[in-house]
Amino acid sequence: MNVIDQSGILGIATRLQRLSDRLRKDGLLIYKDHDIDFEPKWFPVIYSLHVKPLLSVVELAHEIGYTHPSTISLLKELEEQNLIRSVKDTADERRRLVQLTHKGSALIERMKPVWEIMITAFTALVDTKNNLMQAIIEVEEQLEKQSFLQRARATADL
Amino acid sequence: MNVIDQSGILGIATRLQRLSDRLRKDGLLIYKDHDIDFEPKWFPVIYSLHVKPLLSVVELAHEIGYTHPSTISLLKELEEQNLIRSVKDTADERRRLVQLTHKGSALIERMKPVWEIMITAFTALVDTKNNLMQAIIEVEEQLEKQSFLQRARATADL
DNA sequence: TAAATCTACGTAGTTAACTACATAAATGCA
DNA sequence: TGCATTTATGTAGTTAACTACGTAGATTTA
Repeated sequence: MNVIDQSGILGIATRLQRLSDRLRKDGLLIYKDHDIDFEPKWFPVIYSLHVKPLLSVVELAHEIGYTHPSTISLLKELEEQNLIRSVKDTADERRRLVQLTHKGSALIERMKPVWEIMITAFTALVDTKNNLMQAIIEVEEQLEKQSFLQRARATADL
Repeated sequence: MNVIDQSGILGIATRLQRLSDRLRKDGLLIYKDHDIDFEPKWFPVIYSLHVKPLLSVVELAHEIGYTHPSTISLLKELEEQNLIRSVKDTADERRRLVQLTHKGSALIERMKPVWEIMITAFTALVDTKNNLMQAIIEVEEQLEKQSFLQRARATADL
């Protein structure tokens, strides 16, 4: 695992994916330590609904930064867990409005101190010379200015 | 897409995955610009075999930093493209040794100048205040010292 | 040297995201 | 007001990685 890292174009995503897998697995265990049955991937949805109690599917998708089909499948799982429920928007029949159940709200209260712990641990983890979150944001900004393709074409034209 | 970013524990992987998807898609087009039919995900395998011409499946997997099943599926595709071929190791019948075909080697020569272009473009892209590659390496180092789980437990015990 | 263990490879099935497409309701406009 | 367009949701299928498990050959050890 050395040859590629030097040229480095690929493999970042795989590494980040693994990193995230590890964090998710540990996240699950941290919840377990506190007798909570909760999958880390549900966090964005649950947290969004905690802050904004009534959202449509697409609003929620936008809020958590996923596509709507991904969001729908998360919602399906959360509905099975009785953590959320949904109702038709009477003003716009296409829209399905999602909200926390009582069980969902109660769970959040139990999770809050655990979130504090996770945030502390996570912050320490990424608090290195080059900040991972910042780095991603910066690269996204760079890409917005000019895509990889455009950059390559510009380079080729030199 | 704001609520979550602040607490930020999750979502990094998704963002990196998308980033990588974009790079891969653009990568494909950059090759196309130069009349080359090559999928960016094949790069690690091909490049490794360019540098180390004869490798077993597991050696190769280790070289590119993937699991061996992932590697096998890449090899299957590359074999279909006639870019690589494999032979049994006569000394150890379990091992399958992989190498570039003539077509594979020839393609590499055509790709080399394109790689130069990509490396230049990519380097510019990630050359921001917080270096993405470095950030990932640093977090991996942090995790090696102490896992997320251990950190959370230590935090909880305070 | 036979049995137990280890190693290499392969297959099957899972996961968590995605894109593409379909349908129904709402909106805009001629 | 009726048709065209847009928007919201849902479904199906894809992708690129993974883990778990099985088998066959090689190695170690009692």
